Amino acid sequence: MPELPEVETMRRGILEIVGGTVERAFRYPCRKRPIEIQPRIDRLQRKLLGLQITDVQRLGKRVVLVFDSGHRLVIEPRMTGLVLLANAPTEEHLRFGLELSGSPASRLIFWDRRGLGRVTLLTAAEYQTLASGGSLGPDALAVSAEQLRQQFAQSGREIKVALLDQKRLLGVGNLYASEILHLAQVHPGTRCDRISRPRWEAIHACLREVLLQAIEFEGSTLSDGTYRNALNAVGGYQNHHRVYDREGEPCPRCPGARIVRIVQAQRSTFFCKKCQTRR
DNA sequence: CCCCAGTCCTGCGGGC
DNA sequence: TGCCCGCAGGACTGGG
Repeated sequence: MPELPEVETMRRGILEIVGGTVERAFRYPCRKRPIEIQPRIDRLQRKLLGLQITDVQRLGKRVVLVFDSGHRLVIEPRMTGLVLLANAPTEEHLRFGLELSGSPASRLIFWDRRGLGRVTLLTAAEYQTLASGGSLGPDALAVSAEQLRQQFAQSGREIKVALLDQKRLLGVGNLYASEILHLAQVHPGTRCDRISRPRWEAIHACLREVLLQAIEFEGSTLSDGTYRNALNAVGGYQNHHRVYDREGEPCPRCPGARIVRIVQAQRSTFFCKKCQTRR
């Protein structure tokens, strides 16, 4: 579930690790199947030992620790992963940690209930290839309206499905795609190549508005309660959802209309048939 | 290029 | 009451 706003909240929440030197990198002993860590933990520990963290960045839905050697540790929370400084929700789902010296925060924790997350160490060159090698789209908060249009305008795919494609645009997931299209009054089944220039501008403006507001509220914690910020506090944006997980409830814009749920590419989409149109 | 179905995994909630 | 099944969806893969 963590999408751009949740991952950005995690990033901001762990900035206290900047300046810290790695004393230890470790897996938690865990009865569950271990998460994927590359390279394997003993080798990772050897490579990280003594390196200093100089920055914490975000690459789409990934948290990126930058080291003084140029190495990057890429942490992907995927569905249920959390990057924390303390207060893990459970002991049994703790997966990976760094012990640090010389920074206000002495420990970084990766917690993941379902264990689909990943931790990968890359060299500066490998990271460059990942981030700028063309396999990932531009960040959702860094694109202009025209860039956004160019990413999708040739595609015959439905806009809701296309927005989730991280090769075209980084950071939007299933929840925020529905929210953005409702605010922009665009029907989620609209083909990208039938969307006019002014509508791309509206989508662009709404994309920014939704993501920035969600960041202000520190992301969305859904009814499963999984997503938390770096100190295990819930987010607040779920109280501002217009359509997501609100099937049958009134449209916040249209008196009398109710939110419907459909399935697109095996994923739930929520929208209002009255105010979200194809043109 | 595009699309779809299946895969990983766990916890939960609905239905019987 | 208790058990089972299906669902949640981020990223990836293989097949059409």
